[in-house]
Amino acid sequence: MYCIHIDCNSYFASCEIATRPELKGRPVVVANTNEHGGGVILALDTTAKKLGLKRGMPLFKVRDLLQENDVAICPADHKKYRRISRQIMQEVVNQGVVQDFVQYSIDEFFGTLPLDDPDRVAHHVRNVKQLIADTSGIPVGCGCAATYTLAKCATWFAKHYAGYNGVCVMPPTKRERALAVMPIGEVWGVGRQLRPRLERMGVSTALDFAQLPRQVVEKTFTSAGLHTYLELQGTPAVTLENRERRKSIMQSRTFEVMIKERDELSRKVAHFAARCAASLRHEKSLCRSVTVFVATNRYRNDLAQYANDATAKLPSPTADSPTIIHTAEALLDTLFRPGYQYKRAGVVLGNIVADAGQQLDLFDHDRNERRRKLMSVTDMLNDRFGDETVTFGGS
DNA sequence: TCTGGGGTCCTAGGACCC
DNA sequence: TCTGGGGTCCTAGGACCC
Repeated sequence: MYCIHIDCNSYFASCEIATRPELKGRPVVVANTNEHGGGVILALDTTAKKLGLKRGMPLFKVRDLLQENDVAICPADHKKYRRISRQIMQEVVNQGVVQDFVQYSIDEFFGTLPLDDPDRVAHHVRNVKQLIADTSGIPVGCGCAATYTLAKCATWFAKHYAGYNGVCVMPPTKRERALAVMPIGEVWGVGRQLRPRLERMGVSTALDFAQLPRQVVEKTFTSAGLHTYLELQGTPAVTLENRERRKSIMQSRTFEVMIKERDELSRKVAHFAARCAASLRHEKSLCRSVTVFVATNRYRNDLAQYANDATAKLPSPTADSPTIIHTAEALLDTLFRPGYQYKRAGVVLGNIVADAGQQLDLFDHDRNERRRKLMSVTDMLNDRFGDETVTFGGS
């Protein structure tokens, strides 16, 4: 059996190119722009990458480069990206070749192929890649190997060596040769902190890590590190989380202009809370906790800094907008300190459970029933006429 | 002038219980 | 007043991911 990993290339940029033919021929970046021209680059197509642009670059730092090269700057359209992602998911499931197909993130998928012959695996995976290209226009890289981590390694090869044409199958016999040329920092689970630690131990490739004595790994790293280590050796140790129901829902923004007034910040927080609540209902979930956080601009050494958060437990699971908005506003009141300039704030809903539809609060049945109907009508109007058609007083 | 917005998991340590 | 060993649950913060 093989694990398969599918990773969309430059996903946000590819979505824009696939849906806007007029962008053909121009370098494309996707950025979360605002009317002041702020924001950072979230995704780039290959030609934009060749210009030296990188993910995370603030637009204002590369303004000239963008203009000189006629780079198309697309505002991020997350709804579109989610829609195309669902479409890819559906097409691959319908095709029926890949088993246990799960969405790992907006642009990555995992699954299994109940085959042992690497050539047959490669044949099927090329078909999957073609199917995705034909139905959504999104180019993908595909990797297959004995474990999920190795499959992700294979995808790295598929993307970094042109000869693979986007599909790399790594049979057990080729595992060591492949890992010997893969930098340790490229391995799934090795981030900014772990990499220097490993390098100090003399580990510079994925193979170096896989060949450490197990006791050393157990003593030095956490369970996550051990899982990565085992998977690199070809022993499955990672199980894929069922991502159908999120465990938390967040809305937050960095403000274009810093906010000093409590009322203005309160309106922002109410708005975040309302959007979180709408997402929650959209997923047929309820939450049992609300968190609010605020922060000043950490890049401004000349200003006083303050960051804080607060969480409230709700008496019973709910997706009721007024309840969530009022709770968030009350939390903000405990957090707000006058005299600071706030640059960022957000709302997080946590302890999320399925909305089984049962009425939990027996004492107030009629009122709650009316509230639920009110929520479903506002959601319906917003679905049909746009996100902000009907909002609640606080927001 | 202008610096993202989401998520997940793990661990340590405190509170509390017997 | 002093003291131990075993357990659970919760939270904060770190690390990682896209």
